[in-house]
Amino acid sequence: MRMTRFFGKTLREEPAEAETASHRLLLKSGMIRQVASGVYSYLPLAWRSLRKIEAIIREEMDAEGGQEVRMPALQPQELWEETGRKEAFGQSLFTLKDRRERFLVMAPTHEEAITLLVKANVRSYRDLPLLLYQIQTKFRDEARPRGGLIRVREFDMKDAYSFDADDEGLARSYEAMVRAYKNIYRRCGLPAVQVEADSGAIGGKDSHEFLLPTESGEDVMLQCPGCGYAANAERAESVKPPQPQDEEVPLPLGVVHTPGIKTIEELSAYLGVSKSKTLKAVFYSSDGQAVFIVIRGDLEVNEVKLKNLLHCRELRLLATDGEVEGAGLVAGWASPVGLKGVFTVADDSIKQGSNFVVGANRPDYHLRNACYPRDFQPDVMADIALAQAGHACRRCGTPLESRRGVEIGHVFKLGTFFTERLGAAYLDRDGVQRPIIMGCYGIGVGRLLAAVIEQNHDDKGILFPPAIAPYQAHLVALNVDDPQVSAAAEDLYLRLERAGLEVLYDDRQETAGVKFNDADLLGFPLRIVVSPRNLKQGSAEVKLRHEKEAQMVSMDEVVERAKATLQGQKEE
RNA sequence: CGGGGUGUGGCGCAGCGGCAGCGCGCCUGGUUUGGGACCAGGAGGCCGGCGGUUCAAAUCCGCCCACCCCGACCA
Repeated sequence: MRMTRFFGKTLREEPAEAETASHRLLLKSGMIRQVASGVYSYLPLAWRSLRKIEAIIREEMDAEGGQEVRMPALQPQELWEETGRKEAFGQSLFTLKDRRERFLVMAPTHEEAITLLVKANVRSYRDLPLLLYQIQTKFRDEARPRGGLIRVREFDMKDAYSFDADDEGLARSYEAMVRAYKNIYRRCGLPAVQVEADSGAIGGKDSHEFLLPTESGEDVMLQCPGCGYAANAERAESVKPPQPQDEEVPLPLGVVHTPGIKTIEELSAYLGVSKSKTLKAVFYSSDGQAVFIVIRGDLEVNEVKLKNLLHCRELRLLATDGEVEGAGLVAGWASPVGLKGVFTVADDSIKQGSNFVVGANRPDYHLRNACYPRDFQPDVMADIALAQAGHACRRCGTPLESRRGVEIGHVFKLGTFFTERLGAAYLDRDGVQRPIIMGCYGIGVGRLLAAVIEQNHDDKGILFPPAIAPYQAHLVALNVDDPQVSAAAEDLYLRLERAGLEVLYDDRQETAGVKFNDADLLGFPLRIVVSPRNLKQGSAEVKLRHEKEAQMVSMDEVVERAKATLQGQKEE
């Protein structure tokens, strides 16, 4: 493709709306253009790269026996009501009405549709196992789209669905998908980390996420350098830091004046006690019901663990003072001691140690020496604390480390949630009807592109891994007014294309600086420069994007050298 | 949904009661030619929308909308 004919322009100025590297570079390189919040058009560069990512995904899915299908984006709302997922998705679900006033859903994912499809086609255990997948546009009305292609409302996603007769089969399917995902990330040049994940509202057994470590990531993972344990912070377990003076004897409860002291920070400083010797009170609304949480002052509540514990649909902090007071609580000085009529959940950290400082349930006073269970008894006691860096690993005791990351894949063992609700069953060897056992496995294609750029860039621009670069080579002609240059460049362009290389040919009348900067910004693996200076030696310059030095190659050998160099890159 | 911010040409921004501007990009001509050149001439705007105040509104006031960031949310 000639750049003079090419659709898409690079920007000189930094786009103001972009914060993360991938968002900035996608805009600056002219690959994407925003149409609405979380909705983008994809220009040729982006689309070429996305199609390559899809091709890799297809190859790896097919290699594990996957078969591609296509399903509707438009689905009847009843289908989503049957599985209860209209409720589960809530406002994230895009819905619309047709001319006959029937309600439809713009599918955010396709478990329902695929289950119906399988139900219609599977009768016997002989039809199983089955691995189906689709790469299609999905719609989610996200609360907050962000980060360019990281979180969008209309996006292409590969979803694979496995159907097995038993748990062993599911385990095999799951392992196959984990294997495929690792291959996909490797081929895209992404050092993904597999972490244990929360399985969400639907439940199910195992679930793993693949995270790309990056500061701009939305997720936090905890990793153990000792034994390799890795989990999303939502899910991670840890040994809570032990109390220093565990054997001290319980002292009598006492009142202490704490004017205006509301936070744990202030309390700890004011009284000169460590945060772990205080108890923190947090209030939530669980499906509209007020819940009182007690947790040691040095820990934070893990809302996912709490949500799973309460089996509620919506969990949020009590927002306003009015809500807090309405529940009979005193913000800032709330306490489980003497509290009545509010459902109370305690983190099991409070069992460690004694003589805690807690609120007094009246403004400007706290209590000293509160002890469990002497002074209060919660309704439920469980692990609801957020694991943090520095906490010891449950398995080996090594201090955990934390990192941020972008989720670039998620695999679930779903079990029979959908097949039971939608009646997808098979007859086993003994003629007994059983629900089919499902797994599902998702990768966002656009997010993967963003992740690749997030991972592979420098201050000049993108460094595309060869496997997914929009073009393999950037042919730059310097001083195209020089007939010798244009003739030599034209000839080389044709020879490169004939040799099967994907090449973007910069035949524009621009200065060297503009062309080099654009080449660095777009970041194709190979750059080839034809210029008067090089031609004097009968040569062109061949340079890899990630290397500093170019090599002079005689014009006759450029095509071969380019092919060989790219081949070498792919094998790395 | 809560908090913060921004809407002025394709991009980045200034102007904040009195003729709508600057830089980049774009078009034409010329000079240049190895890391975002120079000169000259040009095109391009319902100043997010609606309403109000005023002799006069991009500018002041009100309402609305869109977009960005933080949080909530997130199969």
